[in-house]
Amino acid sequence: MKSKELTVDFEKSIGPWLGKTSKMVDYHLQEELQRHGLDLSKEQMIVLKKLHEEDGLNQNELAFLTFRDKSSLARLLSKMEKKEYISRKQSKEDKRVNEVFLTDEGKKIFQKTRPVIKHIMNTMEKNLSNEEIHQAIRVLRKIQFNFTSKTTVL
Amino acid sequence: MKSKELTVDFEKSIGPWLGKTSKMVDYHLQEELQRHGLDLSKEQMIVLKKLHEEDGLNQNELAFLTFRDKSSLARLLSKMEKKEYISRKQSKEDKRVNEVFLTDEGKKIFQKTRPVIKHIMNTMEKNLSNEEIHQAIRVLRKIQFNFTSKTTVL
DNA sequence: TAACATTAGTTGCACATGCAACTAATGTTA
DNA sequence: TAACATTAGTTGCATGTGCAACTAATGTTA
Repeated sequence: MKSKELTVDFEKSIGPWLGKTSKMVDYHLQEELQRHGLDLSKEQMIVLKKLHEEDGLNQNELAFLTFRDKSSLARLLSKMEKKEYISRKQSKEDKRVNEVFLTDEGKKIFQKTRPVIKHIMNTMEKNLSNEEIHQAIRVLRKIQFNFTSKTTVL
Repeated sequence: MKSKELTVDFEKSIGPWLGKTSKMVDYHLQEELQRHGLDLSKEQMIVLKKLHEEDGLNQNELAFLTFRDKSSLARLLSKMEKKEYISRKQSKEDKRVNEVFLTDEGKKIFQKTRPVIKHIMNTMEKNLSNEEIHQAIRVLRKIQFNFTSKTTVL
């Protein structure tokens, strides 16, 4: 009673592979963060990384850069603020805007994520050539482009 | 004050591309399901698909197949049961076990997801050759293997 | 058989998420 | 300037998630 057609199509397509692989990577990253005693989710880590690249971004910009709804980002920040990894400062020019800064503690924690990231990257790319990785990234970029060129997301 | 080294490494690695692409695909799939008036999350759709392939699986098996914690699966099923997409039947052989079946409504809904899946697949794979897709899947398989060979997950 | 271990499934908790409705501040325009 | 529109951020609500602790049923073993 199965539909052979769809099943085959589906397994040949990249979608399910993408979803499951991403889930596995997330899972192991989270595990590794815990194993290193870092009180940090993968999502919070990404925010730290963006702030490390450019401190003082506002919430809107951070939400866009991390591909998150502004409400989701706001709640991430609230938790990170409570842990004193970041601080929010109201902008003088526009009182609606919060500028977000890494605290010293936040910088310290981010440094501690480096070996974790290295480790996950190494595990992922074991037995993969640079060429394979490069080609796969090229495909992922194209997929992203296929969606972004359709609509503006978030 | 940025670390050029890690930034470069990080962007050259496949991890962030994987996460973001997967997120975008999820987002558009969810959007498309809604656009077709289907009262269904992506996660619920995956459960329907597994049951369509093999009806009567128990919750443990479904959790494994969908790469989910058993508690998460149980809650997904509860919502799907309330919507009458699936039904749980206690096994006669082992009263601890629930066998899960698609209802007629569930089958009908699953059929309606087909054009949605087709559409997402087509969008994703626009301007991608079969060879590119095949190679990318090969890389994703290897990454999955790299993690599964490390530990048993979930 | 009684005691212990294991297993399937549920529940409490904390987290992350998007949408819609909301507030406060800013911008625009009649 | 007053009225309206837009914008940044917050909050309520529903969803999905893993872990740990729990219950009920089954398996194992002294």
